Amino acid sequence: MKFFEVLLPIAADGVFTYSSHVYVLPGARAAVRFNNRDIVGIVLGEAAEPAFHCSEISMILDELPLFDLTWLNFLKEIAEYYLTPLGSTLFGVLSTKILASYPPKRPYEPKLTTIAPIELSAEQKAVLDEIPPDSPFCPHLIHGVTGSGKTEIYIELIKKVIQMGKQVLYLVPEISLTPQLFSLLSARLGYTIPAFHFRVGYTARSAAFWRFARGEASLIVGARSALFIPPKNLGMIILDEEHEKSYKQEETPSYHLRDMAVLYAKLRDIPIVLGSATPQTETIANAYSGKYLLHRLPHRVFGAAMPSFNIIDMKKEQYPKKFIAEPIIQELAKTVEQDQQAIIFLNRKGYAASLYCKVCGTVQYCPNCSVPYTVYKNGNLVCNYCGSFSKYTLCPICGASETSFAGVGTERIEEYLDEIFPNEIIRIDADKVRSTGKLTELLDDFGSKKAHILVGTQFIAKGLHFPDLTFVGILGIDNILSLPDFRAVERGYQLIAQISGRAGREKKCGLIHIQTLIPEHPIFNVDMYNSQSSFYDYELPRREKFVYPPYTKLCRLLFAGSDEDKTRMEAFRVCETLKREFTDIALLGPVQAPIARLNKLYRYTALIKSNSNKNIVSLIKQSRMILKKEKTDPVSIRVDRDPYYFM
DNA sequence: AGCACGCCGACT
DNA sequence: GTCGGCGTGCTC
Repeated sequence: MKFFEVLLPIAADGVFTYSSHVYVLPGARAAVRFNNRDIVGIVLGEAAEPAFHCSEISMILDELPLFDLTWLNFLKEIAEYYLTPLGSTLFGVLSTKILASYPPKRPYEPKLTTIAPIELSAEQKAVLDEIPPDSPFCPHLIHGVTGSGKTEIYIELIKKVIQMGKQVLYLVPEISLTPQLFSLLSARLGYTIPAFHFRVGYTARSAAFWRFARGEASLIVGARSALFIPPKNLGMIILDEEHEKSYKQEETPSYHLRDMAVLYAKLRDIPIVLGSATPQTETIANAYSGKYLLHRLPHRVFGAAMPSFNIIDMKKEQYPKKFIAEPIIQELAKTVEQDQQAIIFLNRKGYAASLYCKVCGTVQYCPNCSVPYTVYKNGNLVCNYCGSFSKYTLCPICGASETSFAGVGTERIEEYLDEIFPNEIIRIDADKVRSTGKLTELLDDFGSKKAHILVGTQFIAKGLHFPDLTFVGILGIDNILSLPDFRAVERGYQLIAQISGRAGREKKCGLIHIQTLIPEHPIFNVDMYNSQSSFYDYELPRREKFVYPPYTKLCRLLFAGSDEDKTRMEAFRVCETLKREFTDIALLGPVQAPIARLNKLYRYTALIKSNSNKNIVSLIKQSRMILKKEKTDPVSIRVDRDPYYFM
């Protein structure tokens, strides 16, 4: 009888010993009986005979290991860096359903499509030549303005790597996984490409997993989770929209896909290509320091000029009575009249941000969270944080029926514009687009000019290409700038640059109107958008001055509990103890979290600033020990390394 | 994670 | 009288 360590995808360390009559190679999957249920795990290696009783592996699923040692090491490094138990890490990285799945029986036969080749511009060719597809580990950053043709460079790289007989992993944010991307890829490569993300059904997802794992497919396109498909022979990783906030996973392990992809490329000793029109400041710092190789594409491929900007001071526009500035309405009228198209961007869904009583001023709050209900046009009041909802009623305090709204949402903008431009408005936001099909339908409607004005949230900021789109109005930028987040300014910059990148992509020059109450803010200086470095020239010194990344590493602690006093006291007790023990680490807080209560739990946060990985790790371990000592208090602590979310 | 055990509230 | 809520404990 032999004994093996088996890693199980559970919220714990997850390493358990099982016996087997035959030898099992590390990396093979094994089905085991665990706590009265069947579960599939990964064999880590042989173990000594344990002192306790241990049961037998029920079934070995792979004759040859599905996961190689590099993959297992990668998983261990993630667990270590993000301070999560190995079992939780596995659980958070691969769905248990996929882990337990079988390869499809049908042979892989990609659908062939007609190839529509394209000639690269001189600028694109130059960048392509700077990225050797067969090099050892080397991180590249393509900093190319919107419309500069980064995707065509990726496609040429993909062709080269496939020709070498190796596989390519093409990672994009969930929001970029549009039919537009897949049709472009098949038009260039001549066959359909498997997609791996949560929107495609389980069968297709599992099929894509196995095609790539067995080396039948040379290219897979996917969101975060695709990085963890064990490859047969990976030659390159491409990660587009490097700056995307959604690359950071909020659930355990809260890893950042870009950082992990770079680490993975290093472990596999292959090149990785990051791309963005608006790289994250930390990434630019890595490029400036030589850690990443920087390639610039300062011009648009169609030769179109960059759009021109106009900043509208809303203090002069009778705001908030008029929530859309007059010049924007005028520009929309012109656009519609000339059969051009326009986008109106607003970062808030629903009808209004909150509902208040006109008599006593009471704002209707979510019962579970310290957040006002978002108001919808159909009369629903919805909490966008916990999902609870209620109906539009009389004031719960004074019974008055006269209510008013604060904060304009996309539904209200749609309603307002629909009166001025009947049948010319299409609205796209997360509420309206529940399925990819619906999104495609709405985008097709807009593309075929069934309407000339598109109103929407983040959904419309990325990757869309409409030849006749010439005007963009940005309404909600102030909401973003006022967030308690050191990246708020960067996000504002990125949003303006990305959305304005939708306008005038072909011959006609685009026009951007931005309405704001703080026109003096540096990001409204239009020079920021005419040069690839000026935003970073502004932002890097600011980060240095206030000691934020890339000049330090952050780690956020979040204390949560159902008893407010206990939660606060625990947060203080843990932090005070840590401050006494770690005098050389900056520990800020604790303070009440910006969302002081979420899902019935009271929240306090603290922030660690340090450049020493070692110090952060030992501090976190210590904080967990301190918390454990008093286990009567139901206060939990969440650790978030390199946080992106501060609410 | 998920399943068992366990100890208190409103109902066939 | 039981059905069932979910708090904590443990799993080779």
